[in-house]
Amino acid sequence: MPNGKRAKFSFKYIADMEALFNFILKFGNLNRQQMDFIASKAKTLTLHKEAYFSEAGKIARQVGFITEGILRVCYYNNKGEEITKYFIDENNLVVDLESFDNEICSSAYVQAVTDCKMIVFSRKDWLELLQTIVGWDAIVHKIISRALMQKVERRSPLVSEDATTRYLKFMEIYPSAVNRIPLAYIASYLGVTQSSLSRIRKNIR
Amino acid sequence: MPNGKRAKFSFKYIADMEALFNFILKFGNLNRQQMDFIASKAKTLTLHKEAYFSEAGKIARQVGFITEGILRVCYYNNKGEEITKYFIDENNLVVDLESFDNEICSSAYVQAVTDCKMIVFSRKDWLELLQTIVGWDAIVHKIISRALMQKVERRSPLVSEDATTRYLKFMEIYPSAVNRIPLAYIASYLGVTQSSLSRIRKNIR
DNA sequence: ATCATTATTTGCCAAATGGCAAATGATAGT
DNA sequence: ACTATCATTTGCCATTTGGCAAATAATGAT
Repeated sequence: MPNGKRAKFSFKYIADMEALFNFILKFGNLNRQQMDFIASKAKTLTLHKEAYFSEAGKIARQVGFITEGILRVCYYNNKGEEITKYFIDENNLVVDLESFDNEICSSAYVQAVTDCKMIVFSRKDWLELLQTIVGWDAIVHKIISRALMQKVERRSPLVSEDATTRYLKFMEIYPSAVNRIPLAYIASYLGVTQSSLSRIRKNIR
Repeated sequence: MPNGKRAKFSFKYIADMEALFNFILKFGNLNRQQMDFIASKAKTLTLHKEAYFSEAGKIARQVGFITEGILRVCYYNNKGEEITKYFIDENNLVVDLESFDNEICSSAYVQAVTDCKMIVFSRKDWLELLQTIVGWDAIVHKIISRALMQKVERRSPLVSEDATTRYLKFMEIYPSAVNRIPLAYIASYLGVTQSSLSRIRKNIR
């Protein structure tokens, strides 16, 4: 890709792309040409607080990378309660895997908790990257495996702890996010009521 | 591989290998030659109840496939309580991923809950399979991704439910295992005390 | 700045779960 | 069949958490 093409990136956009490649290159190597090809498929997306990145009942059609902000994945359990399954913050990939891979309707919402800036790839472009870039699939596999293991390791221990310990663990994992996420979402993530969480917060200080 | 080589398999062993390939072939295709090569690397392993498949503080050196029995993965939390993270039953792959992949000491035990029959591959053989069989890595990746997603989907919902609902969900997922797993292990998996679980069982009938 | 709306905190009491110890039941080895 | 050992159940009471409603605080729109 000719250098000229770079000219149309805004300064901020270049910084975002850099964050994306910093992330990707932790999982494998790419040459300049491959990176440029990936960059050529990238689009930016701004999500306002509470907007959906993907929705239950619909097919996930894009892969995203968060450069700014926090998303959450949530669903409704059979009592009709809205449950936050997990949060995803800056410098992480976001994709509703099951839905995106198999082109089936999702059962979860992916929603912006705060205003978000993202880099996104359409399904078509993403598949093209997979077919074109040798080794890209291996990198993607590693990224996804790591993310899945992280989800297991983060959520699973909550089951066996009392409410206060759950909150303390939450703060360890998302220290910079605690103050940007509404109490109600954290409560549902931790499996406690809002009022309990409010009391826990009071007792901790 | 010549047919003759098959002759040394016991009848039961062939049935086990068939179970293994039934499992594998759900995730991708292999030709006869590839399957024979895989089979040539397979060993059987019998684990008695409470024996360890892999241990915390050690490096996981094999990949297993359970043909009979139930394993559990457990660890000790910072209160010294033994927590069962999950159960793995018949016709599933068992590997302590983090430890096996990166050759680092594990922080979890993988232990037989009942007497188990397994098919196992040494680290060396497993890597050889990955290098030799085209497409094997893709199959393995699918198997592992699915297993990880399953772990998330099974354990995560427990956080937001009360003890009785947790147990009902557990029974849905492991209907055939409920009666083979000691109450204490189930209790620690669900994050409730043994006595509470005992009372829950009484109340359900 | 003011109001309307939403988020969080608090009080009160009920329900669920834990902690501990004893009783009962199940199992394996001799 | 008989212990010894381990697993499960049960009773009693303390603690934690939930449910509901009202009070207070924070936020956003005008």
